Amino acid sequence: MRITNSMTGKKEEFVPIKPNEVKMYACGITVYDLSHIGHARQAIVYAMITNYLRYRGYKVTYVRNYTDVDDKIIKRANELGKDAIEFSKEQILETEKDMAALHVTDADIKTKASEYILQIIKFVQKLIDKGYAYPTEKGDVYYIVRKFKDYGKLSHRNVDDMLNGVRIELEEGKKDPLDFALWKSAKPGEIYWESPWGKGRPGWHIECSAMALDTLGETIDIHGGGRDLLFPHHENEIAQSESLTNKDFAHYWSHCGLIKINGEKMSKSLGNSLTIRDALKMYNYEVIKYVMFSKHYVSDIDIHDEDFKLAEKHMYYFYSTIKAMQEYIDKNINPSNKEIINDEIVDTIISKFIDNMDDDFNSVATIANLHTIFKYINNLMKTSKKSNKEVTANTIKKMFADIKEVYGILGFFEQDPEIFINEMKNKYVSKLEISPEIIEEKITQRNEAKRSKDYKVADEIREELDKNGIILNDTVDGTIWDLKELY
RNA sequence: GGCGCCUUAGCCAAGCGGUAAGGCACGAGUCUGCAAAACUCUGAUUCAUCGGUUCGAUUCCGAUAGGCGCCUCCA
Repeated sequence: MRITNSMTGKKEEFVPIKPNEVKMYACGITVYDLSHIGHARQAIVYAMITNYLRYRGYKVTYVRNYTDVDDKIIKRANELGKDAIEFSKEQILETEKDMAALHVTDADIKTKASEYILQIIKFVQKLIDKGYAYPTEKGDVYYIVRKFKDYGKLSHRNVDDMLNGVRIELEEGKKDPLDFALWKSAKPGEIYWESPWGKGRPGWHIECSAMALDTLGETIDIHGGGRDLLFPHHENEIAQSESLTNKDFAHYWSHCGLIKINGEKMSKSLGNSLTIRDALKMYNYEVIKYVMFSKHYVSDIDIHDEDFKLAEKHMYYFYSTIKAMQEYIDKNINPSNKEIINDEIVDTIISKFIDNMDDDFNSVATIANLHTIFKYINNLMKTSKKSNKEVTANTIKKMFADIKEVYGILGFFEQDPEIFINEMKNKYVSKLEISPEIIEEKITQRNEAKRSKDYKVADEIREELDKNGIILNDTVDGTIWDLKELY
């Protein structure tokens, strides 16, 4: 199995510390507001990686944190006249709701910075004792970046270059502009904890180092997060952790690409940040996952409205096919007949999935194969003659079991096809000027016209519906209507 | 100023040393009263450009052009 390691910038063979065990830490969310789809992507990606590693037989311990003490949180809480911790508790609950609605695999251990204050204080104290940090008179504690020889090894920059062209205002008591805060003294009205350096709260970077150390130990296998955290957050985590333990903090640094919306970086000021909640109001959770997995997780992804639309069409196609498969199986299955078709596509659903996913979790290639598989199945159902329908039904049954087994890792096909299809139809039909009742009525009229061979009237009715966004499908079982938008 | 990334058909997007997956759009066809859906067929002598390494490069190295990110909080 191979995985991209940001430390080297290359795909590397994945070798866990202990055979068959994986310790993974992924930086979670600072909960000062509703979570957006960038957070969703990161959660979806590391959930997928967890699912896949487990499928491949690894015992995975997956840790995610919530940063619930932070400047932004304090600011928002003050604006709302709330206690900072109360506020972040509420926000965490909201985020958990969103993640549950997205059906992402939960982390095994979810930590909160506010519950790790003691460990953090101990960590900071040890760094001071080892000469890697110093407290100021004001009660802040800074990490001495220049003391850590390997500083910059993750983000590939050297300490002297960092000062170039950067204007960093020197905080009171800070000895070197490069130094970063491990502990911040409390300003009046801010939440605080007692510490050897006075009242204060932890800096952002130290939280993750302390929580990872406590939950997973000194060296972890995979450390993940959004690419925007690579510098300075992860660089600083490395410095803190490795200067404390003298061991590698993580063997593989994994960074998930960032999301842009319609060509623009998501940001509050542009007002284009799409919350998970809003996305879910518009699109089914599997549609959202499909969008995320249609591009490799390492790359940035620029999501346009059309991408959601397209993903929706694909999911609709998959679920429609699944529904057809189930009907076909119900009609033609014969339990005493075990014969199935053996060929490349039927036999390699699982092995191809594994080949693709072993290569740095290439979800895009697995989706390409999924299209090939579904096309094959549709073709099979269409072309199978009376004599081999049993064999076809057995084959489809086997294929569907394989599809469910592996594509479930990406979170696909968890829903009942009937329900999925109806939800999708209802969503679009409610946007139209025409109601299902009227549509049915028109269909009845058209069928009457068809019966009397009055094709002119029949075609007029169909065209009228077409203008209203409804397409008709004359099948052997009668006329079915569907939404133009979904094709 | 420093560091790093990207450039594959009209569009989206895999592949990353052995001769270009998949999807959308387009076009043709099977089916159909006509359609739709589904399916079939069709598209890059070529992977920004120019050099180099190699028996062989989209894949490795160098240069050039264009685009982007980070160096401040950020998934």
